[in-house]
Amino acid sequence: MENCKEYLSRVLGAALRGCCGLADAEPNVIGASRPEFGDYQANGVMAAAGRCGRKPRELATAVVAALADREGWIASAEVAGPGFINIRLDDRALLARGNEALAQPRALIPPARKRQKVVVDHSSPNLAKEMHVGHIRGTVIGDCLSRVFERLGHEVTRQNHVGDWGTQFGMLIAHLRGRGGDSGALEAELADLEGFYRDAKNRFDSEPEFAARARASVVKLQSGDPEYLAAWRRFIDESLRHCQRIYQRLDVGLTLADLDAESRYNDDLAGIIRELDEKGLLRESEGARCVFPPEFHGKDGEPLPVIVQKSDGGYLYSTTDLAAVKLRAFELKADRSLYVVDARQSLHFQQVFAVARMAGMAPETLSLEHIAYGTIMGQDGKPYKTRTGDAVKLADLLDEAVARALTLVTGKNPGLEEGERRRIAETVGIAAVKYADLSKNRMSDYVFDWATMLSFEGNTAPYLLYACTRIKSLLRRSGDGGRSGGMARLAAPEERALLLKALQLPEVVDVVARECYPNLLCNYLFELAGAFMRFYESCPILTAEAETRDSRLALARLAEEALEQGLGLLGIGTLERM
RNA sequence: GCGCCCGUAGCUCAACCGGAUAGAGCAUCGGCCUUCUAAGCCGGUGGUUGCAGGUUCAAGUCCUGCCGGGCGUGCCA
Repeated sequence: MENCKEYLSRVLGAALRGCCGLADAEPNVIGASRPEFGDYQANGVMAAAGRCGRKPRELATAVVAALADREGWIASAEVAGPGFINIRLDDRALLARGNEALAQPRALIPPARKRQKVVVDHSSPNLAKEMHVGHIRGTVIGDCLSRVFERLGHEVTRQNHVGDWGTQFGMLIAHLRGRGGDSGALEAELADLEGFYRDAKNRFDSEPEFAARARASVVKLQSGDPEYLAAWRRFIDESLRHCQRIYQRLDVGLTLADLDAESRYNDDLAGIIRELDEKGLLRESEGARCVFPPEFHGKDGEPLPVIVQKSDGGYLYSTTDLAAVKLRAFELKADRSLYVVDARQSLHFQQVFAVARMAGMAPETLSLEHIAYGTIMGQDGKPYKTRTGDAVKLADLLDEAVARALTLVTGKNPGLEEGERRRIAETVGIAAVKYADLSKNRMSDYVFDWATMLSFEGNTAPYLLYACTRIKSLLRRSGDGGRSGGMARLAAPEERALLLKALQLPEVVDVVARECYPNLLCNYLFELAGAFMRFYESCPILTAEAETRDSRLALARLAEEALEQGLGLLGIGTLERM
């Protein structure tokens, strides 16, 4: 089923091309910039008029006259200003589409025309440390995008490219091995990954003898020494348990099956070097083996190398990523490979992508996309730290969010039994934290602030959840759940605005899938919830006479569908009451 | 030095391949609970979109140059 924007683009596009004779003219249909202009507007006529040498308003008039609105969606199309075409949709067409969506809720977001294989690399924590607030971005953005692609019918492979093979593991193993027998105490110690890492790092920096053992441990580990592998495995397992607890609490879809750890590629790295060499791309420079993609330059215009093997023979992040590109290209046969990774690694990915193309490790048909996001900053404009200099642990942030939500729900709704209040607080607190991140443009650097992160008013998850609970309460009280009939009339402007907004969900989802900006979905859902709130405040429902009541209940149900499906794509579940 | 990102209301952020009078939230001021959940709704205050040019019917958006900030820039990831 076409959405409104697609239909208008098609119909207006055909008329425009017919009138101006330009085969590639686009009507450029967008939502109306002001409600008094109508529902949608076409901005493309003026550009087309410029190209074919006609007067914009005259061409716009011709386009309106040539419209072939076969499905009868358009109530009016008017030329305005310098050559805009303002469109108002027909109320009966809107009602018909709304009722269709009610009868078949999945149809609210139709599948994409072309099914693709999409790899979403996200979260990717370093297993040497505990997850901190910085990890929420990639984790939650990647999860949202994965859900969007899945919902559109694409075949999604989530990958969690955890860092489990770097040099710091030698340090940790050396520290771990020094602890010896008492496994109970050790487990307790490992539960505080951050503290364990800090202790190991301190020893590494202050005890030369320890540092030497740490380096030796890396060599032992990477050469496959069983004892060192076992120690490593123990550490990794504990760290992964910690990650999974966070993922479950965040309701993020990543599981152990999605692991695509660095260590997995250990045996492929020599082959990557060989392949680059065979293709004549490898050059030795200052003792390291490098590839020089022509488009990168360093100081003084010197060619900038992508080092793939260190002078001591060790491999690098780039090498591993090349192996990962190959897997995604040739084994997973991906159409799109997304890397939801901090923007600071943007040069790294440009380089990896360039080398992969040069070496034929990524076919032209594979779209490699770095879905970059900004850094989390403190109030002082520098990367966020607590007083002790550590990053805030993600687990602590979530605890705080849930605690604050519990205080609030207890104050608002003391009558609820404690178990339910706790469940509500868990959902509301976690949702607030996720939404605070998802609702910001991912490219912006992000100022971490407890107050912003844990706000429950305004453009926040609780606002959206509250709209849902109001709808659910209505449906509970209505007895028949509003399922008796469909929408029959649009008496108040708030009804029409809500219906139109609800029907626009698929338009937003398409953009999110294309551009990978979850905040666009958040913006939309906030507007949708606002449209419902205004409808709710101005239109009596349960007390209205029968026909109006049923029609409004059906509209409320449609709003709930759109809200719930949209929130679902953000990875936020709804509540019966709060 | 070079490269990437950014600069919008007191604060945090929007603004859909350039579109009509730049929008929200927080804060602040005022109104709305004997009717469907006030985590809400309605209204007010608040802007030379960092500065200066340019491109065109139209610029927060594109181009150039400054100013300010963040990040990156050969053997970490």
